[in-house]
Amino acid sequence: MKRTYIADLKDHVGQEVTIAGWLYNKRSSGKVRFVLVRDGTGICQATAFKPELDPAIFDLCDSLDQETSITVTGVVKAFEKAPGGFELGLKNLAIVGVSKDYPITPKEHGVAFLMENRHLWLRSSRQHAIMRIRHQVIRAVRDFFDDQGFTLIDSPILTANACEGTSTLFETEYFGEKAYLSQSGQLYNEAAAMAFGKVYCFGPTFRAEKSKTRRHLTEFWMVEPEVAFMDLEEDMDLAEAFIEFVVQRVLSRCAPELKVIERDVTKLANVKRPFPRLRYSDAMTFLAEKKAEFAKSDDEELRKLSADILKNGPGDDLGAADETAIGMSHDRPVMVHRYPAAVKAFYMKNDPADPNFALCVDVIAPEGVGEIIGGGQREEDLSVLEGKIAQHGLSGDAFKWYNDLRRYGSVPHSGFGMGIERMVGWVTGAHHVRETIPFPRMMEKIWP
RNA sequence: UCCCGGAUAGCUCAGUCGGUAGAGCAGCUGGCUGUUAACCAGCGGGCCGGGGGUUCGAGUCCCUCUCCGGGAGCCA
Repeated sequence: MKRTYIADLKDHVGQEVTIAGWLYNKRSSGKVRFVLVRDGTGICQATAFKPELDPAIFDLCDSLDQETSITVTGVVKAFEKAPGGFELGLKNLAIVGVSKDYPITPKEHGVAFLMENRHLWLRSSRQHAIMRIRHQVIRAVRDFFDDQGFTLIDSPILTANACEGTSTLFETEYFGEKAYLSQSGQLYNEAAAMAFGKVYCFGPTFRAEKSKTRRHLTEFWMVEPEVAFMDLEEDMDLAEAFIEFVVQRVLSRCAPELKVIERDVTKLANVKRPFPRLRYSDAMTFLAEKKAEFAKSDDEELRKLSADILKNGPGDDLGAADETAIGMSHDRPVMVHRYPAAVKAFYMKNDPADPNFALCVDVIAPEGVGEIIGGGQREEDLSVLEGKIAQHGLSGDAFKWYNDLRRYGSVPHSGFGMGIERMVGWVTGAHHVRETIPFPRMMEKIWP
């Protein structure tokens, strides 16, 4: 069947075309029928006038239920008031597959109901727009690294040992031995960087922690660049250039989608280098000031936030309230660097200027999204690394191959990991990351 | 694992002081020649999450279980 996509209607004004899609909605007024069809590329209104049409076809228009798959033939007209700016003067219509009692009506629904119908929810215009933005984010990620000479070296998903030794992993059986679903490709990335210089990996990542917040998924997609001979400062340069590129690319390529989801794009337009860089110790001072400031606020929400700021105490990792306070106080992402070494992973290199702190960075997005990037400079000295592995109570045997990277021509190197869903969540303003992945996997939720 | 909130029609919700169950949308029937989540009139639709208790009487109060949502910790 020769068919025309709704996105291409602008090239067919005055011509008769056939659109193949699904009934999005229909409206009527006396002897007029408006049949709204979506085909994945857009929504188009086909208009039927009773006196000008075969009565059987006109009646067929009335019989259509939401999401019935149909083909519609007619002449394309430019019509400003129609969704998309074009309409079809309906000449013929055929049902491909009926749809009875489609659960998602064009009205409000609750999250639990929509999640149970995720396989159908994806047809809704808001979800459709978010997935198209996700696609462009992923394209931008690949283009950014590809254009800068990075080589894509994907890391394994099945691994024999826990990478960082701390997180809860999904365990599976591998020919009689225990195996785990990867929680990061980083260790393998380091090996790849010693072979290719500049590398990145991009794939699914798994975390079995019983986390239940709008920022968490048990299965999410992470992109991780790793570069040999790169230090922390250059790592931060890379991270901010990367974020700027991705955000600006979405702004330039996804204007229609951003409009559908009613995203305030002025906030994204601000996302230009340089981003503020804040030492952990300075972040502590900043947070103490914010805590005092918010405590005196008239806004009850801010007073509540104030109570939770610096809850973790000095020397600890930042809490959720701390990230929120930092994020909301800036109009672009903030890079917090040099956290206390004690709270960071074993592979982080200590700051030679003060070994109590690690050469690491977290990028905190504005608008309450929280951390979108975590990274840093890796420890390249074999004996120091072995000491850290022992200190963290990890098995030396498990890291034999990893230590080889320090044994054979070790070099300073750095990298970071960015969660695609959090990035998409920030760019789209989605309330929960579950809307930014087609089929979210969450605590006790693996269906559909 | 912990803290908070919730469960009433297919969906989203209301339900006063404890007194026999309501609306909008969806569905069905009809009306309207330009609709924009169209509108107007009419009709059908209920194990009030499960169990127990208090009471003459429980959707409503108490206990408990189940499920769902939000958050904390942890993280991207």
